[in-house]
Amino acid sequence: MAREREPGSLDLLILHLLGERDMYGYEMVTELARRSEDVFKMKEGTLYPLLHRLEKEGALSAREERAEGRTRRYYHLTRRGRELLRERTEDWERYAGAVNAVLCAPPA
Amino acid sequence: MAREREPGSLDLLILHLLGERDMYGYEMVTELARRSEDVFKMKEGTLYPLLHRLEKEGALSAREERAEGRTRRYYHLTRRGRELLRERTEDWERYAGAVNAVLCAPPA
DNA sequence: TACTATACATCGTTTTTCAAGGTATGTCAA
DNA sequence: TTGACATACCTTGAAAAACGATGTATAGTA
Repeated sequence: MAREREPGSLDLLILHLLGERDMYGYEMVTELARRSEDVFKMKEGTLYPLLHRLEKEGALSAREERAEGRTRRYYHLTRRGRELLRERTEDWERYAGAVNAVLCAPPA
Repeated sequence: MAREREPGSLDLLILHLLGERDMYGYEMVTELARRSEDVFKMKEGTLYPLLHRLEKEGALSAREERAEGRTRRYYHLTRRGRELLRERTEDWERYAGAVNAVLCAPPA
């Protein structure tokens, strides 16, 4: 139905983080948990395929970097990614608004 | 991750409607569209299996009724359904709150 | 040395939802 | 009366999202 919302509720979260600054996968997981007070405990089996898909779609670019003895894959939001972020944000607002409209609407 | 939200976001809408009064399937589709101003255009391929599942889970009971020359299948929220509605409502609030926390949180 | 945290990844399964199609009745206009 | 449209129910097969499980490897710490 509102096919614009569901298959991207997690995309929105990731895109939003990357809209603030470049991050690597593991960092996103911990940052989402921190901000949501552990409501979002994104699994790696969810995150990495998601990042790869967004990269393939041209929304993200990636670079490898060695830091603190570890190799990290930093993701960066492309111009296209910023557009997608805007869309996903609007989708979310539309969806959340519609749910609340249903929950609060006066019965017909 | 937030496995409590997704696989029941539509359940919440349906349970909520039935929390107000008994309704039949087709009516739910139109009522959701009305309240959400067409954000929710639930497909019958989505709705009916959903209703059947909730009935099998004991959240709904059903009765057939003839009205206006048509046979309608009215659904009613059971006690168990009311519990489920409460849970789903809390899940939604928790989820929506977490999304907004991520979107508004100050960067680490 | 062993455990934990960090950091990446893949694979198979489950679940939700959709698109498409099917059946049947009532209403209304051409 | 014929056709179109709304109402009202249903099923099936396919796609996609997310998860759980699992694997690899390194760094730090007890």
